[in-house]
This record gives sequence, structure tokens and C-alpha cells, in this order.
Amino acid sequence: MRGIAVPPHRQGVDHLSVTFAALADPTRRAMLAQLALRDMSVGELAEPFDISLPAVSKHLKVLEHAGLVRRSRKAQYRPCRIDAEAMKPAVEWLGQFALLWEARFDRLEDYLAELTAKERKRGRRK
Amino acid sequence: MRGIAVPPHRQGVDHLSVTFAALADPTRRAMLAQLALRDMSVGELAEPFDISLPAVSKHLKVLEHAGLVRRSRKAQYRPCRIDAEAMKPAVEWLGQFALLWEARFDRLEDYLAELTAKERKRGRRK
DNA sequence: GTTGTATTGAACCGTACGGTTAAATAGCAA
DNA sequence: TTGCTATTTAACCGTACGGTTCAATACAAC
Repeated sequence: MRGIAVPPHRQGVDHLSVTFAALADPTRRAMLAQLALRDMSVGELAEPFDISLPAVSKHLKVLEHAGLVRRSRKAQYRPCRIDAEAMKPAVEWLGQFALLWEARFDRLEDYLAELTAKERKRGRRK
Repeated sequence: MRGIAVPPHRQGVDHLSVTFAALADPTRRAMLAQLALRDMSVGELAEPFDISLPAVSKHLKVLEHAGLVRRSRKAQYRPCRIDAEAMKPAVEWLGQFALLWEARFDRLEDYLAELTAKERKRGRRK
């Protein structure tokens, strides 16, 4: 089986990218919002959107591939269940980023403190 | 001026989608991580990556378009500064989502409580 | 001026994306 | 069996994406 075609510069596409990419579509985010409320079949899920069913099916495949949605089978239906755990890495990346960002201001404070200290020294010396 | 070509089904592409899309690339995330530490020129920023400068420039344009990066000019240099505020809507969406998700379990609890109550009633009746 | 450095623009390539329609599959119901 | 419903697959279309190379621009320095 040939797996999905992966362009050379995209080899080993990380989970984080897949997740963010899955979230980067308003339809898919709306679907996730629906599924956060309750499990739904594909048709049910598709109802609020005026796109074709195959389009919905594709979106679901993207979400599924990102691990954000799992599906079982019940008769003809393929009920979709959300897996919010899969959101975690994305949340954590943003969290880590916030940390870096805050650290920067800490350094800025240090720098300013240093400047003030020097200023004080110079003042004394003067 | 013809603005960027927007396909009909993508009209009015929301800020949230643009932000998540900008985050959906490992190179861009790495760039943001660098810029979280300190402002950097394009060349400086490009150094760790073995892609061409125009590629870096394009990534920067994506980040800039998402409001995640601002640039000024200093001589030939176009120093990049991060704007972490622009990350907020994404973080907030994830937060709102988590709320929905938790609410679901609250409802499940309610449902189970209701079931147990009924069960108790039936038990009494029997 | 000319030269050198930093950055962007233009044109191109191959794959991905989001959508469509039409046909195929899977399972229930008569 | 035949038919109905739910969903996916296949084939296609146009634009976006991430990359390239080569040329252009912007500014500094000589």
C-alpha cells in the first residue's frame, strides 16, 4: 500500500502541523464544535452546512487523520465521536510559546534593571 | 488593485483560519520560536533553515499576514518582531472548545444521575 | 558613480486543498 | 430479490502552498 503521497519537502509531516492544519478551516472547526456537544452521524453533521456530502466526508477524513475524530459503525451510519485529547499538543505548543514570550520580558526587565544599576553607579561616581 | 485571489468558497477567510494555517508549518513555528527570544533580521532568521531566502521571505509574509509578525526597516535590514497578541484568538478558540467539551461531561453526569434516580424509583415501586 | 549586502519579486514546478458531480459500496427493510 | 438510506470513491476543476532559480530593488560603503 502506497500511503498518502508526501512531497519531499514535507516528509515526516509532524502531528502538530496536521492538527493545526485541521483547525485551519471554519467548516471543520464548526464540525468539531458540533461534535463537542454530542456524537453525530455524517448526515446529521452535514446538515447545517450547504456543501455536498462528499465534501463533508473529506473534512471528516482530515479531522480523523489528525486524530481529532474517531468513528465507529452502527448499521449504515458511521457515528463520529470527538477526541479532545488530540487537541493537547496544539494547546501545549501555544503554552510553551507563551512561556518563551514571557521569558523575553523577564530578560528585558533584567536588562532594564542592569541599565538602571549602571546609571545609579555613574550617578554616584559623578 | 486586485487584492489576493480568493476562491468563491473561501471568501471572507476568517482571521482564525489564517492564524491556524500560519501555525500549521514547522518552519514557521520554528521561526516564531526564534522571534519569541529576540527580534531578528530576515537573514539571521533564515540561517538555521536550509531553504532559500525567498522561501523564508514567503513564510514571513504568511506570518505577517496573520498578524503574528511585524516588521520595520533599519538600513537594508527588515527586522522582524513577533506580536504574540495575535495568537490570542486561536488560544481562545481552543479554550472555548474545552468548555464545550467539559459541558458535555456535565450533561453525561446529569444523564447518569437521572438514570440512577429512575432506577431508584423503579426499585421502590417493585 | 560602483560595488556589496539584504531582501523581495517573478516565473515556474509538483502536490495539496476544498469543492463539485456521478457512480459505487454497505447495510436495513419490503 | 428489490429498493431505500447513508456514506465513500473516483474523476475532475481551479486555486493555494512550499519550494526552487534568477532577476530586481533598496540601502550602505567605498
